[in-house]
Amino acid sequence: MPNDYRLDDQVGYKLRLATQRHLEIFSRHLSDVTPTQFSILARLYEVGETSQNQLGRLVAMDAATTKGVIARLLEKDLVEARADPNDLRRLQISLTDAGRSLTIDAIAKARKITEDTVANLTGRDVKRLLELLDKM
Amino acid sequence: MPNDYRLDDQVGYKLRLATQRHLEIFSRHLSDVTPTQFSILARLYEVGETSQNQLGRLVAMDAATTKGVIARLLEKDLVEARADPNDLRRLQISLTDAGRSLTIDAIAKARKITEDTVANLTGRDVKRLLELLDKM
DNA sequence: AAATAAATGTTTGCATACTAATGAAATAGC
DNA sequence: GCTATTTCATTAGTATGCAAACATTTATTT
Repeated sequence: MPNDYRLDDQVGYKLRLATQRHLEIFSRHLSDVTPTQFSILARLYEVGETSQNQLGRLVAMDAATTKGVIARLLEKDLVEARADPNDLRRLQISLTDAGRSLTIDAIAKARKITEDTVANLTGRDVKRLLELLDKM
Repeated sequence: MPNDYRLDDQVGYKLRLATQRHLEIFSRHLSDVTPTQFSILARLYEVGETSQNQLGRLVAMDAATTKGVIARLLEKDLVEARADPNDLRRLQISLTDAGRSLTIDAIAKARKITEDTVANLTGRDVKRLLELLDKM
């Protein structure tokens, strides 16, 4: 009899709540893109032109998911795609000028987002939290 | 110039990775329902018949989202809905027999899921992680 | 008490993200 | 050179989430 089971004490449940909170803060500061889209942009900014699949791997995203995210970024003209002449399967993705400047701006805001998200934690807490999530 | 910004060190990014991992483990152990659906079932098991909205609130879910989750549980015949005679707006939700037994079974498996999810952490770590997520 | 305003419960429509399955191109092994 | 395997990208289907709209109930005002 599962009487001592408490949903509220489960890691998965708390993760959902934390993510929810983060999402809410994120969209308040940065309504142009979602956290997922931002992670693609930030990585692309970091590494420069890359294939779609490779890019997905760099942010731990499934190829199919990546495709969808890139599609949305293409629509917003934040990235552009061109076929790789050396490998016809590949789609090379790069930032547009608009994408680059949005990304630079977004990174600045992302700092604030992270700050707000962990506003209730001390510096030491944050460090610990990151470590624990990593270790997990 | 945002040169010292590292995506990999951001809370939001790590939260996504942790959630991803948890999701993967969850579906491996329990393929009938999603974590979201499970949280509704578990709560319903805990509190008994409740209105749809109220139930959503009890798991920190938007009313619209709750509606969708309930719809899927209805299709699987795990819950049933009936109109509240005292308040025509309300939809009373309760577990079916199948839903109840699945939930009991799922709660047992959920223990294992939590275990696996935090397999890399010590007991103390887990406690700390939960505290930090809470505090957040 | 009727009329209006405010609050609550539910639903619809749309955007996003994720998975499984498929197809096309490149590489490795024979 | 030919086949098998791997890699890259896409399509189709499902789940979650939010904003806006609608219906019913409760509170307030006249």
